[in-house]
Amino acid sequence: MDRRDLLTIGEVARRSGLAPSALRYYEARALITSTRTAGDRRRYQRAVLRRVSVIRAAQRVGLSLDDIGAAFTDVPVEAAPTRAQWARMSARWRPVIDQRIADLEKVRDELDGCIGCGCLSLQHCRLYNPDDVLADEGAGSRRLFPDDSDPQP
Amino acid sequence: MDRRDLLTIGEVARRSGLAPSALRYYEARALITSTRTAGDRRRYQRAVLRRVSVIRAAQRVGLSLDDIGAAFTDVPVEAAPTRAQWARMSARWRPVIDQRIADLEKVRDELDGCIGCGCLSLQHCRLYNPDDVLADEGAGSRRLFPDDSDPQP
DNA sequence: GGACAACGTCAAGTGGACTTGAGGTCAAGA
DNA sequence: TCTTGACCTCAAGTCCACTTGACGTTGTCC
Repeated sequence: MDRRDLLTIGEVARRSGLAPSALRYYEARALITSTRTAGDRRRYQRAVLRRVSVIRAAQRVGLSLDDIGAAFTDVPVEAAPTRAQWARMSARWRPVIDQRIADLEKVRDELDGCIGCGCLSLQHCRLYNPDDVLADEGAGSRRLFPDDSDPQP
Repeated sequence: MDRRDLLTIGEVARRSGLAPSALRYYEARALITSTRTAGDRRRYQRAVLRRVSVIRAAQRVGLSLDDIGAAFTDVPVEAAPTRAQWARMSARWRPVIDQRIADLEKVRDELDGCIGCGCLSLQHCRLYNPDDVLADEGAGSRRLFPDDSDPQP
């Protein structure tokens, strides 16, 4: 909370690798916050670096900013999260990440399997019989947090 | 190549889980092709099911349709790919998938690590020192196939 | 032959995540 | 004091991957 420790938007941008406009955008979406100087310039606490890092990480996992905002509900916008808060958030993301990794591994194995097993002959390969695959996968599964209304018995 | 084996857009849509509009869109982007009946209706070969399955899989991995189109350059649009073509495509995607999985595992471990190691005290955690993390990651790494022009020495 | 669903095209709209541009302000240095 | 660069707001624009809507055609069944 030392004044020395407050960062300008330019500093945060440089250190996080994001454009200032992106930071303003995140702030407009209430994913981060800043205080203002007398002259109305933004000043960020160091904790914001961690927060944007988490945001980017979550995006890599495939979460939308809405999802991320939701996952942040517990986590204070102002300061660094406590260990308990962090643990809760982490626990919430964990299954999503695991699921995502499992999905990718499946894709990889299907790709490999199609080489190794000679299934281009059309019989056993899940990729070659994509009806089933996609039936499993759910018709329009764009969303990541599975509220998954699956289509079939 | 039996006439019996040609599918309507509705059939492909039902079996693939995609909307007909999406299939037309893919066709406009030359990711799939169809023949036409005398009355100008699309008819798809069965192989298209496999192809859209691959497209969806690639999207799950995070590839854009442009990327996917590029990866398909070898693969015939009309018929099922040969084993060699499939192998080439698969080999091309393999590292991307592996990288993506590695990324996610890193995110997961960082998340976990932050709980376990008590690093909220700010010293050792990579997430807590996101400058480094993001410097590693590359400033604006939206693209997946890394042509990665990283920003600094 | 009339109804109806499934299909066709084309233009425009949507949502997410930002970026860009115009026009103005702030603050430090020459 | 003047300049310069970093910053401000707000509206509009962009890109991607589709979807929606308007309007016309095809073909099958009663």
